[in-house]
Amino acid sequence: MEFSQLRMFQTVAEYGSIIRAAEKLHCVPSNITTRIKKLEEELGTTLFIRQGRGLVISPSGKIFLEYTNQILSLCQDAKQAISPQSEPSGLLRIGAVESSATGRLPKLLSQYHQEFPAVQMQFSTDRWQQLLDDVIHHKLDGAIVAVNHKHPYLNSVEIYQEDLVLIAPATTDDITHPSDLIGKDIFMWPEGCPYRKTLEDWLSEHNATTAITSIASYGTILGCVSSGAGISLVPKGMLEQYNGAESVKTYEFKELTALKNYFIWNKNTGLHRAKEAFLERLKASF
Amino acid sequence: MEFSQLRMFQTVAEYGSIIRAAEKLHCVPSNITTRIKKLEEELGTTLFIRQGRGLVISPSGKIFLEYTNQILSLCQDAKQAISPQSEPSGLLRIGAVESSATGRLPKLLSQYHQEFPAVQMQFSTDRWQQLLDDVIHHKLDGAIVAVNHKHPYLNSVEIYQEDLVLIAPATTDDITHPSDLIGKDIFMWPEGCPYRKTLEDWLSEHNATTAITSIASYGTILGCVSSGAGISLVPKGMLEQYNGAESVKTYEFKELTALKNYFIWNKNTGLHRAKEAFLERLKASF
DNA sequence: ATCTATTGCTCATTTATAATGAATCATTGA
DNA sequence: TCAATGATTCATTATAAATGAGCAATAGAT
Repeated sequence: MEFSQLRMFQTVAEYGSIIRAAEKLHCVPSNITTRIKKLEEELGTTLFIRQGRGLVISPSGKIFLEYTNQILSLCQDAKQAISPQSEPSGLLRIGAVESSATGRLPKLLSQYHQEFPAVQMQFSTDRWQQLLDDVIHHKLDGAIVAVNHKHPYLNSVEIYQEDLVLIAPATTDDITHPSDLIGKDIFMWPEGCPYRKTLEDWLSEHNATTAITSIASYGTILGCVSSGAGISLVPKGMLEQYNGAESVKTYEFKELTALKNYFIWNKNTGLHRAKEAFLERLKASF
Repeated sequence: MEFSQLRMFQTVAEYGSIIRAAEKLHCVPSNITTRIKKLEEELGTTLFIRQGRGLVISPSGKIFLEYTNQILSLCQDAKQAISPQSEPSGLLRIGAVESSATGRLPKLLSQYHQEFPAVQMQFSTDRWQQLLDDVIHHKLDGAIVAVNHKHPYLNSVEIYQEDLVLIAPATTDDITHPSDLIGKDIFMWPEGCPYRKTLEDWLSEHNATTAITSIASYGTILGCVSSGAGISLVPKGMLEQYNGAESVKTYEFKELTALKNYFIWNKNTGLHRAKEAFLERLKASF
């Protein structure tokens, strides 16, 4: 059973004549005769009643025609759905690092969902290493990360700069220099976190080496700092979101601010209308 | 775009591998490669992402896969729907002469509809000549008529005998012989009606020729008789249905009773499950 | 870093299927 | 009864699918 046969069947049923159908389909009548007979043989049913010199659709044919119309119409829809000029649709899987997820992203997501209801969005957070891997292996359609990792399969664009602030308990003496951190407890995300790297680099540049405790949770880090246990470097947006923000002191250092965030996607992915639209809205929102 | 291509696409998408799909489909991988590429070319989209030695479905492919699953599933349904072992479904167009329609038929129709909700029944009444013609030309799937017309395209089975009664106004003198009708006004359906023929034959056998007024409506005929205007010969079931029945006298003559009714259908029609089932129920109901 | 097994792709060839056109058969309407 | 119409059959040609061998790329192991 092939589409061409269904199209022939449909046309013959419509015109009630093989000759007319042949004209319409730009082929010779004998061809249609043969292929419809093959179809009938395969289905084990007679699709048309040959009575006299004419040809009328049979009861089975009538039932089959309903399905045929539906099937051929679905084919049209399928072609339309993936054509470049049609609206974004389908599945869109976006990942982001924790710090990005808490800022302006929620508003963007709901706005996007409203604009493209045909797109089913799946949003998740993870560590940037995992996000990169997932994008490379097409498990995600795109991700927001704070690193500009070069990879032959990855495209990336800068989307915004994340402001970082050093936070300390209100009871701590003012911090004016990296050396002020020596001997203090410092809480950061585990090895690999770009913010941690930024802080580590800043400290080592000023020969202020000190141990860092790893905590893979912004909530816990902020809780530790506000309860007086130690110091951390966190995104400004993250801090604003935290409802214990007034109980910590914040410090901004030129060398510590402005970490760039990127949207990354796999360059081997064919046209992805939903992702393109998302990236557009993402760029526009900053 | 052909079904075989969609099946290949679906299988490759399922296994994420051309080699596995080739095993499943009992063909060689290069064949699948080529035909999927042809499909992609026709659709103007890339269906799979070729990255490394593997193969992952693309965003467009994901959308297209949804449609493909639906289409192939519909094909299964279509084949199933017309297979002989499936339940009757589709359209069933039954015709009947007026006299049959008023009797036990309504109960049968509702019973049938309840038993086979997948069948869309279209019931109509017409004159028997038209019914025959409609069945011959496949405009009806079957009909109930009071004549056993022989025709190379028609099959027929006797389903029941219709009892006929002569009816006259209550004010008329009793009718004991055909000659009693001479000079009376007689109302019958127009030329061609088998009941009229029966009456005409009966009258001419007894040399009681008399004019007959044609009225193509049982309601009107019964109305005329009960209001005292004349005499008629009608099916018993028809009279029972009429709510003015008590205001007419009825007479039964051996020669006038028992007109056979037949179910007819076109013998060139292929297997029609819905019609077969209807005929079965029809036979059983008498 | 190099090797190897795996995987998909290309291409020439074979095979199968579809399309064609002339001839035939059946039927309707003149 | 005959001419016109429409479907079908059949031999032939054209097209498309399937095959199998060789190639290119790459992920994972050594």
